Amino acid sequence: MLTKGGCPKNMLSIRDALEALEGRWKMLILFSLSTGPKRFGQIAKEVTGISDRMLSKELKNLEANKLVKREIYSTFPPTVEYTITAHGRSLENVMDALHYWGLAHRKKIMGK
Amino acid sequence: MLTKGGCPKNMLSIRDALEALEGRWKMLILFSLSTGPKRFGQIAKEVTGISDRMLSKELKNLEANKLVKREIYSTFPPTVEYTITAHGRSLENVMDALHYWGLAHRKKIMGK
DNA sequence: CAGTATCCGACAAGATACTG
DNA sequence: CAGTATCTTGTCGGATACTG
Repeated sequence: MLTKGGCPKNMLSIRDALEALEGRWKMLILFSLSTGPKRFGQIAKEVTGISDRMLSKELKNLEANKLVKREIYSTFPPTVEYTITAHGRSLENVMDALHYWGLAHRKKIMGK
Repeated sequence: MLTKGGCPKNMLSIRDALEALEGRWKMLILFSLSTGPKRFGQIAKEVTGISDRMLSKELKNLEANKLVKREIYSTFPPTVEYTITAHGRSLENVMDALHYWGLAHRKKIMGK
């Protein structure tokens, strides 16, 4: 439940969250990784429409924010694997809420 | 809980949600309105940093998406009041999740 | 495969000034 | 008070081409 009254305080944390999740890709990438570790190409395939460039940029940002972990394996050819961290996983509440709300919203707006 | 497997389907609803909530202001405006109906100036004061222009634009967008309702009262001077709709209110789950996650994130990143 | 480099357009958003 | 108009800047993100 939202606390009443001291708005500014609560807003700060929402601002923090929004800042870390800004743009149209981060949540989708995280969502893709929520079903298991994946490689660059695999993520690119699941997150429809994203370019290599954006995926690269976003993954770096997510790594800097400790939402994703990047690991290189010295196989041949070397493979790189991205895993969602525990901290990233803690976003599943948000993604879940967003998912259900998105469903309702589509009905509401696009006409039932 | 997130369903496993059919990612594309679930992603669609997340995309819908993200689209409706894009930008750094909408959620904050909605959050401000979640504590009660407010007038333009009041929202502007609570959502620190927003310009009149952006607030005006965002309110229109939120109204188009049926998240906010705008009412004019023929007092003198005429007052305009913005109220969050039931549909907007259903976002409180999201805002709430975001709020708690933002708190945790700040600790994680800014150093405990 | 897993990216990086460069270029560029579109739009988000700030600053400022003005209106009923 | 509750905005609109105009101008400018900044950033997001797409397209293309290239590398180990």
